[in-house]
Amino acid sequence: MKISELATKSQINAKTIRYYEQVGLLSAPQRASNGYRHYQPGDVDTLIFIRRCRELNIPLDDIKRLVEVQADPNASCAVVDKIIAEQLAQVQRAQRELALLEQSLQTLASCSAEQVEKCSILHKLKAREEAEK
Amino acid sequence: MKISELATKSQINAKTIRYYEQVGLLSAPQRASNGYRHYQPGDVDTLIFIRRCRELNIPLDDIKRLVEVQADPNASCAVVDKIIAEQLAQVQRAQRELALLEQSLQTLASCSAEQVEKCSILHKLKAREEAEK
DNA sequence: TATTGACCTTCCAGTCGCTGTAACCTTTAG
DNA sequence: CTAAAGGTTACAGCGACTGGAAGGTCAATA
Repeated sequence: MKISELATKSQINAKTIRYYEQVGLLSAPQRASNGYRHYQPGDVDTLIFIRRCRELNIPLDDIKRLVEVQADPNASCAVVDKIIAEQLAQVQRAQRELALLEQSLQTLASCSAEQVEKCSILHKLKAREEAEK
Repeated sequence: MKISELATKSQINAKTIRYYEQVGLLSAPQRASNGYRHYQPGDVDTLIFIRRCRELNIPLDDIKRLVEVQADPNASCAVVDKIIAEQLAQVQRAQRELALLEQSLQTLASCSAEQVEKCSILHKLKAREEAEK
């Protein structure tokens, strides 16, 4: 199949598919005599797998390792485990950071003053400076 | 003061300070005869304000507007209000997304198999594909 | 005085994961 | 015959820095 069919079936932009090939995440497919990329049915599964991983925010480099590890049936599962565990840890870190961020933004509340001189938000942002000194 | 002193006092990397000047967030300072940047004490406050905003994840373009609005005492406070509200909304959106992400990653659990053929994580990642079809 | 090392300058490239654009070629339909 | 749709490559841009190269300047020490 051609790239646009693969794009439709995998739900990944054709441009993105070429990009994945470029960065070595996807192996280069056969080419037709006109230079068009020609994909196999199995490529759909690979790309769907990749998309699933991306939806879990797993970095391309890690996905690459997950794909490689699947090609080698004797490879240890520890690699997979580590990647997922790290990803989970990172998501949890990000969650904690966002929670703090939300709190900080909440304390700024909203301001209904008409002139910035009286703007409570700006005053609080500046007060943070003072508090820090 | 020279850039490294400003960097120390504001807790912002000298390289980042030059970058802020380049993108127009910080106005270009005077230059000494040797070409070195020469900053005023007030620049420390400006940079601390910028850093505080960055810690709240506010984009540079928005911070630029916050800085500009402060220079104009007649400007409306609505701009400030809008920027903070949008930032808060975005943080809350990100939080909801991360919560879903965490759930998905949790369902993959950890795998203690030795061979990828039996790897429960990979099987679950693939099962997601099947479920979708 | 020579030199070392710290600090300053500019400019260019890389990060991450795409996405937009330009310029061109091929295929298909009307 | 022509136009639209789809394929190709290569390069640039996003955001917010960061690293490195190549060079100029300055203060302190041997």
